[in-house]
Amino acid sequence: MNTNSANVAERRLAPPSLAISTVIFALRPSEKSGRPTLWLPLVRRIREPYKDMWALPGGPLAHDESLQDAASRNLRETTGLAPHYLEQLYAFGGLHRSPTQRVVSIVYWALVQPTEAALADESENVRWFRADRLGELAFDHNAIVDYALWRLRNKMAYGSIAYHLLGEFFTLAQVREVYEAVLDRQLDPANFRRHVKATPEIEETGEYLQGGKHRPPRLYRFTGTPGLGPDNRSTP
Amino acid sequence: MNTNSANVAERRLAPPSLAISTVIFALRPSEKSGRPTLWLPLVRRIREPYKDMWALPGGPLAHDESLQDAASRNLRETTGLAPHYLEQLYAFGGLHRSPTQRVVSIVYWALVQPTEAALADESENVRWFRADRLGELAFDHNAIVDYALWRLRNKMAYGSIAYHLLGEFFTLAQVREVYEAVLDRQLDPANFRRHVKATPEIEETGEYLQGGKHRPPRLYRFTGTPGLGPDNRSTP
DNA sequence: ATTAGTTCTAGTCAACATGACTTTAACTAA
DNA sequence: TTAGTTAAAGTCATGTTGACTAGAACTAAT
Repeated sequence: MNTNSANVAERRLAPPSLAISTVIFALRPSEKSGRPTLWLPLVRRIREPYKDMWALPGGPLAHDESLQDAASRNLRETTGLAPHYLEQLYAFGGLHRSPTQRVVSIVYWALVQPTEAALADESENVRWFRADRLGELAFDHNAIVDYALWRLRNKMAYGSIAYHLLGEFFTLAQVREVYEAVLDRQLDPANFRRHVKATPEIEETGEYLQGGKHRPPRLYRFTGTPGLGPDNRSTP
Repeated sequence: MNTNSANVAERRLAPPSLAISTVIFALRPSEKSGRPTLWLPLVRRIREPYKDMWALPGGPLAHDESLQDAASRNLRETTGLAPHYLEQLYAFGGLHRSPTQRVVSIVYWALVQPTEAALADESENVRWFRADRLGELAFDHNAIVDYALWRLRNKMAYGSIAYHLLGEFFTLAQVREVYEAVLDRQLDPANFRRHVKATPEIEETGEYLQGGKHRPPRLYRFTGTPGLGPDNRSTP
């Protein structure tokens, strides 16, 4: 049975290794309805364990970069994108997350804008998936994505985070669509409008979105700043 | 200048080391007013760096324990207490947190009940301090405590977390005192009463607290459960 | 040009929550 | 017996939220 007991003993004594992973959310139009839906990029594992399965982008922490920088680098290396919003999600440190060694993963979650997300890198080993239609992922990454989704919905219900999924200018209907996509329920347009107009971070521009089939809606702009962590405290 | 360049080079190549720390809050009566106030235990550092300064309890992560278990162990070893509430706070990983080596600290925060806290261990190297009157602590621990306090206040404003700082039975006035101590402002007794009585997790017992100087208040009991993290999701 | 259809925008109304305040009940200590 | 204090319950004005109505502004079809 114990064909490898020496290695096992070595691993038991070695300190847990530390990794950074990132859950990256972006909005893309659904193939069918065309309405915006949540997508995220995954990378295919090219080695054991979980070889050939999809996993969150991640890697080791370089000795000369902060946790947040490492997450940013992850994001850039796998998708070529820069995050519009980046925040620590949680540190996962269960004993059996990886079958071969003890790994503690500090996970970040990011939001990127759809214009950028549309031209994000995709390749044999990097692909975008609909957040509600992931298959079985490597390690405990399904649970991590679930938790990230829960946090996203939570922040959405309170803070002004939806705007980081949109471009610089947007209509109130577009904001509502983001909320509806993430929270997965319909919202009353009139009441939603009242709600958004009451938040001071939303600025009315003089422009209107032309080219639609109906009355052209006014364009708005978001003037707030991201909330990142202990440094920049936003909503819990 | 470079008297120690070999060591510096070694440290640069070594992976960041991983530590667990814990911010432990308990209620104790203030010496002056006798009203409950927030206290937390600190340990005196017995070696460099920051020798003789006070620091949060913490230590390395054993290879066969989860992050949460490590935090629990911290708590037990420094104070002899078991936490009533324990939740991950944040992972701190700045490059210069420790002058000698790169350390990533996963910090937990805990609440313990006052009856236990009263008989907590105290010694030459372990002492309790008022949360609003800490001196200068080792490393970035002042910032960590600040953030923990912010989280505590935030959770207090929403969720039903105050009860983990109280014993099994309590009066509504005692709950209010906890809120007033943590949020540091007076609350209207009548309105606070209405608020608490509207939360379903609070159960009215038939008992009354006798021995007071005035009309005896009814005793209540908390029937909810802690919210811990991705497993047990509570309020953001 | 007119009309129908759709969305944008503004407003009303009731239900509910919240803060400030008043009143009554219940107990202790003088 | 009375004064003093806290517990407990209720009142009132204000603000927020969800459900709903209605007009304004535009496009596309007639």
